[in-house]
Amino acid sequence: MAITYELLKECPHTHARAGILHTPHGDIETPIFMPVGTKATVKAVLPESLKEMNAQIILANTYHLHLRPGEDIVKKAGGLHKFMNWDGPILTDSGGFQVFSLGKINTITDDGVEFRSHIDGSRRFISPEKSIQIQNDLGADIIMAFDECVPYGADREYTERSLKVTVDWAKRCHAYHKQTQTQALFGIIQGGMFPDLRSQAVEQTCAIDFPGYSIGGLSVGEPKEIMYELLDHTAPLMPRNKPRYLMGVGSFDALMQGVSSGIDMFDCVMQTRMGRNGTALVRSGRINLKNACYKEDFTPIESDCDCYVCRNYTKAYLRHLVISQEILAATLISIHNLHATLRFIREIRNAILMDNFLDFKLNFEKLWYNK
RNA sequence: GGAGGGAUGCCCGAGUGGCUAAAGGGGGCGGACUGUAAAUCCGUUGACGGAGUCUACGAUGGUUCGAAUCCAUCUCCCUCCA
Repeated sequence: MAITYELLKECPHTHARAGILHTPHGDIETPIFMPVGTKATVKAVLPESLKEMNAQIILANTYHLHLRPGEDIVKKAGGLHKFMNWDGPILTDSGGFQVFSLGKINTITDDGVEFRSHIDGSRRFISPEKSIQIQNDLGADIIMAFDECVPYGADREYTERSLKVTVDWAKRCHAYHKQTQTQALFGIIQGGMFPDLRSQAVEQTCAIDFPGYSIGGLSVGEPKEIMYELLDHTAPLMPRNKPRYLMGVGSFDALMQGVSSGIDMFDCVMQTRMGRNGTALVRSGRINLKNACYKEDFTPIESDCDCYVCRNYTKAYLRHLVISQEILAATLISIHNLHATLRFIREIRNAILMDNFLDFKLNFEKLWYNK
């Protein structure tokens, strides 16, 4: 098996747990946050910086790399790790999210999805088998089943039908992929906003023997309370001896809630997108560095943060870079945001290991919600 | 000395009788961002608490029911010819 999960500790009061994910490119301490590098680059951030902030695994995207440069090029380069100069673990998303995010230019059939390339408008067909083939060529450590991420607001009938398709696709992905020493295929649990469909999804998806499972289709526009309820309903139903991955979620409060529900892995674009848009994440929320109040603020984003940015730059300088539209602003704020998130999840992990998770959580919530 | 062109809100700039508190940029201020079609998108930007009133298009005076827009004079700026 390419991936094995080692459970180290479970919180006696919540579903939180700490463990280690062994991969061909190294061990990952879970719970973990995974920076997103859609097009084989974590936008604006050097791999060296990712190493310094102790990023343990990063993401890339099947759909985007298939369109450009093409998986054949990546394969020729010697695989994704070599191509992008990242020797740690990599996870590729299957393109399932693009079925959702590019929904206006897609047509879904039972067999797969016809995409209109957002780059040149050409027709591209991705089936479960095609997605796996692309991901095999890309060569990430963890690859994902091809699914449909159901849009928020989808009714029961649509969600039910979509779930059937996603489960069917999961079986096809599983059949097509040879679980090798170097690549593990994860299944994805859908089911929209319906708890009983989520239960069904867990049952049907986990009946297929994947080395890990993820929850997809959350944080697609629903109120947070609904997401948290579904999360707390779904995650504990998933196999205890395998990693659980919540896709696309990464705000501090959501990480806390996710871990509490028993999630081990998270990814999110928010850290780098906000970094590019001038917003810095801090423990109690976020600050918009464009705001005039930082004009003469010669202190770091967070005084107790040990990231490269907080050690060397002030808010006044970062504000100046953002306002001047200097490219370094994107780099520096992204670095801080990723670092802050990784630090946060590391502290969560330590708290679990020290039998202190519940207190840690309560303290965090006091800070986060009482503003 | 002569001939012509121009002065618009924080800046640039459109507008040449009523639909103009005045297009469009920029700048300022604020907001959003969650498996990335995003270095993106949205709002706001004369004053007074509103549908309302007032103050505004270099200055002053005039024509008109009505003027940023027409006329006169003045002030300043630019171009060309001497």
